[in-house]
Amino acid sequence: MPKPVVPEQSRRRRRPTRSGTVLSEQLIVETALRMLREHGSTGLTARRLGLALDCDPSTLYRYFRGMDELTLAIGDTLMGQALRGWSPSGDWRADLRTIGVRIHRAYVAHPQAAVLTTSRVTGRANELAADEAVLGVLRTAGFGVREAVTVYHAFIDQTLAFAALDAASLALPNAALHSDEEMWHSTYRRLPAATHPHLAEAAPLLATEMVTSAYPAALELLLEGVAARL
Amino acid sequence: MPKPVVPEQSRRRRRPTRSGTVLSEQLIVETALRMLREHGSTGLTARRLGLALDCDPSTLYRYFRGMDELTLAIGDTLMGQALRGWSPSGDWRADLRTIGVRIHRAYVAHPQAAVLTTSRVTGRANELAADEAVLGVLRTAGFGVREAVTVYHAFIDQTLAFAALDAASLALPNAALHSDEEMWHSTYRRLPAATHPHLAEAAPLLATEMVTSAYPAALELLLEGVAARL
DNA sequence: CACTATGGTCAACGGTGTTGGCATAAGCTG
DNA sequence: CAGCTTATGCCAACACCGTTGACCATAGTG
Repeated sequence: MPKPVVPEQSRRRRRPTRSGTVLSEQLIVETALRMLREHGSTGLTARRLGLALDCDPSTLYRYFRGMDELTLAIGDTLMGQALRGWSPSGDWRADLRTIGVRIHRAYVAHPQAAVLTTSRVTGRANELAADEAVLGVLRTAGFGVREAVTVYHAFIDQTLAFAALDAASLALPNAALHSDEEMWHSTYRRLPAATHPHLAEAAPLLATEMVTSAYPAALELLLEGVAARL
Repeated sequence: MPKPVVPEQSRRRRRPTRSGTVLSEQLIVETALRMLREHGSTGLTARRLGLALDCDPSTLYRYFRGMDELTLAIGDTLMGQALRGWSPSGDWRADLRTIGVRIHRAYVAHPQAAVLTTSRVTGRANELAADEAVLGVLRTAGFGVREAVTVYHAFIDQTLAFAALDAASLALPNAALHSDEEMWHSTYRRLPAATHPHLAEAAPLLATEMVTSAYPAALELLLEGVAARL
């Protein structure tokens, strides 16, 4: 039987580890984020995290049921950073744009962490706040409940999906990343116009376009689609 | 030093394993796809694959440099299935919709495999063909090169990003999947209306909406946005 | 038939998440 | 301040994982 995990609020005894540091959910998540940044998305392991915190790996199971629950907590921390200090302006289009860009930016700022968490529903406080914010903007804009839910789903999933995609390419090991960029400049540029006329024609533009995120453009198109429905 | 891998074409000796089966790259990829479907995205391991093929795990290194190269081969197989037999109809909107749905469907049909491969840019024949097709549709529809490139980028990344996101949630291990669904039915439904009025109001709709893919709706919104620019 | 080198096998290494049992000290009670 | 309880950190172990190097049986070549 797994050990019971005490919720962070009702944690009263803060016994320090052998080396003197006092653990907490927040400290563990922050350390995990740092490790992800330094060692890549596969670099977060219970043993390494224990090493970084100077505690036994099994101690982590007093705070999280397993590595999976830890990644959920990491994801919620990112979401919390995304919307910290935001408040609605009343202009639905500007508000949705801001929310989307903020979430996308927060995740892409921690690509290795984003790769692990973007596709998960955490159900934790910060995620709930974000969902509530988006739904509020849409309802205030005049959408009915049913349509607001549809647009909300498309909007939030598109944001998270692009965040995951962009994060994945940012999180690639340096060697693979370099070879990817090389490909846009070599493979695509020397394409025979006979077999791929449109690619050949667009090659110069593609070389500069494809190394940036398509999220802003995709977001703008989606907002235009939403506006067309109002 | 790793063992050299003999290309599939120049393979001459087909020595059978102890149990009598003769290995090949194709047989290994097919078996891997079946294992992924049956055991989940974490269920593909060298040892288990060896067990299924009735050969020693280390034998796989005669065919692939490692598990990573094997996953790339799997991804290539998926991309080949996506656009097989497709040809443009002349209606740009219908064509983009079809291309998007086909790619999305091909990946989501093998979610456990897709989750391992979606973030990789291969630059191989099938990927080039898809890019050429999308650009061709947009140019024929009347977009200039520059705008076609922008829309193409948003469209193709939206498709891949949603494919990755949807595949990831479909491919979650049973335990995690169950906890994600639990989240929608328990946490979200008992939310205090005081702190999250819009979520509480939409909870019943969300419970049914969030378990399906938002890609069709997001694709429609994007297409409406594109149409508004024509 | 003899030779060669392909490719299957075996054993081992260092890594992983996770668990049950144990010991110690933090904070409550008096 | 003393004593108790139990939360919580630590330890050892388990069953996996990918990968490698050495070994050797044998299919195909000449």
